[in-house]
Amino acid sequence: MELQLQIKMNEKLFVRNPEQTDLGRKIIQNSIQLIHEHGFEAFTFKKLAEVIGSTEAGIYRYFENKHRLLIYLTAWYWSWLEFRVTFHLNNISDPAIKLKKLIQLLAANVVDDDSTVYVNESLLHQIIIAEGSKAYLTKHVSEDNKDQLFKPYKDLCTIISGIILEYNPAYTHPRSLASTIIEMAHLQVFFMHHLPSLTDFGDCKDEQLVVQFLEDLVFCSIR
Amino acid sequence: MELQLQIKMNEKLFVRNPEQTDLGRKIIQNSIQLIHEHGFEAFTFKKLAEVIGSTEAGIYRYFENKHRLLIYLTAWYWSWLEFRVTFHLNNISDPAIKLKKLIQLLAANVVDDDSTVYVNESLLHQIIIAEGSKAYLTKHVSEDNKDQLFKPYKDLCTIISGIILEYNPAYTHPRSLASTIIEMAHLQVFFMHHLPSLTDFGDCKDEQLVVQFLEDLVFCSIR
DNA sequence: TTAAAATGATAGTAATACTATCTCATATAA
DNA sequence: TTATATGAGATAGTATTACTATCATTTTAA
Repeated sequence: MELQLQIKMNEKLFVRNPEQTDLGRKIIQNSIQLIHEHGFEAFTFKKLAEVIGSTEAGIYRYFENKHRLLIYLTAWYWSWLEFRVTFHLNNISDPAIKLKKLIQLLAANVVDDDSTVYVNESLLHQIIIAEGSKAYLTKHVSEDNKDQLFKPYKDLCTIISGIILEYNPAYTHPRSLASTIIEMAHLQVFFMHHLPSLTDFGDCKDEQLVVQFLEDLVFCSIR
Repeated sequence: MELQLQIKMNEKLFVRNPEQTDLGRKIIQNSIQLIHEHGFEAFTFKKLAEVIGSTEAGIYRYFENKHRLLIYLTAWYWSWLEFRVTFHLNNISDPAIKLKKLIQLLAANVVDDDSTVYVNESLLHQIIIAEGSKAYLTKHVSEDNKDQLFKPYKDLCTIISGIILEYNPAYTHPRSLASTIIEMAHLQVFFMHHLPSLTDFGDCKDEQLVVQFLEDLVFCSIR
């Protein structure tokens, strides 16, 4: 059985839908490569155009600017993760097991899953860790938020807070705890690799230690 | 009694020490204003130069580029916060009270304290919330880290993890919990104001609710 | 008072972040 | 079949950004 995963993206994220054309898919595929390679600040549409053998103007037909492209990539990532989460938690009734699997999905290394041809999920995961928060840390968050650009992130947060409440309906901060799990799953991994003294995992640099930390944090808080 | 607070900054943070000259102090003072006003991305040395009636070249004599200036501001902020923390926790022996005061200092609104003439701590606090993580979310974190540019942050983290261990010497993740407290004290405030559905504080937008959330989180984890 | 340090004024460059227009190939729909 | 829309390449151009260099002048510290 061969399945093709298609994620329906908010129209406001792009000028022209990149999933529907060859050039569009090349933009996604290679922007992930390039952002991962150079970092978001040094990434430009010109470099991207050179790599895919097109022109700057060609890229602008798909994305208003590089920040919009970053928001697109993050939105795609969170949608994809929501799909994975619902898939992996399907038929599980114990909310404790759900939470554990969830933390695993958030913090553990991603293996490129082949269900989407032009997205390298493993690289994208690393981009989200290092650049993801730049998508919303701007002066225009609120307008972007009104355009629903962050809906996939918020949806995932809602799902997680739902499971938290399943586990303990009396817990008073399910949403804040959910966003804390999401953010820390990424940030602790980043710190572990680049600023290890901000963590307790400097020595062996294993994502499973972050998972352990988050499990402790979560289950202590909500029991 | 009138005291002037002077923070000794790492020499690598600047080209020429801005605290020692009139122009240097103007750069600090007005960059805080401008970054707060326009956001870090839209902030330029040209705009800054115009505001203080100097030239771009003049600013470059003090800071290599605007990213270095941001690192300087964050380093200054964390040093200042460390001072405040040690000051406020002085003579307190109960680690629980220490932790509570600490969370308060991290998450609560800052009042400009006049002990430094040219730094508006209240604005700076808001900048750190919205832009602070951009200081280390770069491709060159590791080199910057080798130059000790993030030492003030790491020092604060060390202090907090020390208090955590005072409270419970058996706790296994004091550093990660410390960095989680620091990051979340800021991020939950940012979310509360701009992406409220990622928190449980959307309705009344009161920093004290964030304090409450963090206290729960911390004391559950370490008891 | 004199040398050094700090600043201001001016100029210039390479790169970035766009916008506009024109052409051309292909697809498709009347 | 013809008209039309779509996608994409090619080229050009602009304003701004992010610097660097030079030189004259003012301020300051020994």
